[in-house]
Amino acid sequence: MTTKRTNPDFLNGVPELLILSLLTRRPMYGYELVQAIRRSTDGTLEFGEGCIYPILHRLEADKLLRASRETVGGRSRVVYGVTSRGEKRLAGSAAGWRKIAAAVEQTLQGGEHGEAALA
Amino acid sequence: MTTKRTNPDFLNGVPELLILSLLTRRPMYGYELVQAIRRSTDGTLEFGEGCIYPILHRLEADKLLRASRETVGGRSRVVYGVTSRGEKRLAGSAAGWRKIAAAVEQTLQGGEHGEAALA
DNA sequence: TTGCAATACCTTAAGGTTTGATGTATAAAC
DNA sequence: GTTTATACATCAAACCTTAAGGTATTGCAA
Repeated sequence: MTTKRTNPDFLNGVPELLILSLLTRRPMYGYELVQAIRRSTDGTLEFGEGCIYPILHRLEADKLLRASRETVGGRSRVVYGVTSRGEKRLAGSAAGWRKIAAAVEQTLQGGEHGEAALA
Repeated sequence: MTTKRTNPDFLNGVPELLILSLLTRRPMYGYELVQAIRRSTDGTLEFGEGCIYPILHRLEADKLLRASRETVGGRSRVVYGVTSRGEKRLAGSAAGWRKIAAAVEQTLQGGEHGEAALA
């Protein structure tokens, strides 16, 4: 396996969705988010800082997140909170995810639209 | 929204998963698959031929699919079926999808691992 | 029979995203 | 006083879907 897979299956857009979801419940800073995602998914999902930070910057630029600097014990933290725009985005994004997830699951179970349950 | 989104959220790897899933139930040719995916998902998921064909070629090269040429009414078709290797891949891929889907859903619902249901 | 639509296959450039590595700097631990 | 953990940040690489275009056949309508 010399191939480095940089675009793992099923994860496109997932970091952004989780970030918005987690920050809605509680403002957090980047480093904290990385671990919050891991905990929240019981270790199933792990995104590096190189993935999280660019997204935070982008979401802030799009005014979906609001950043505020805090200094705790001499350590500077950038805490992010979700704006009202961000909440709308989250709602739409979560709905999109669920729609796709349902469609995929339906296909996996062999739902061919006209083929009613056989059991 | 002048941005062309070429990498839509949540769809990475989904075409391959659906292709394997659908071809397990019934061999099909590329063009047929494109529509089968649309029908199977009630129009929720639509992948163009430019997406499907490269995947079919790759899966065949990896011996996950077996191709056979058929000529129906002067029209040449390449029918694809899933090999035993392909079935194993499907099993693993579907399991991976479900694991991720469950993790995402858990986070969306605010499952913070230690925070039991409040309701 | 000419033209158009649908079928069926295929290729290509473009764009966005996660990964993994790397870099800086401070606080706490040993 | 050196290492570890925290905290932020950037970059090249690799990958996948999209949109658009190209070829060729069949069937139907005008």
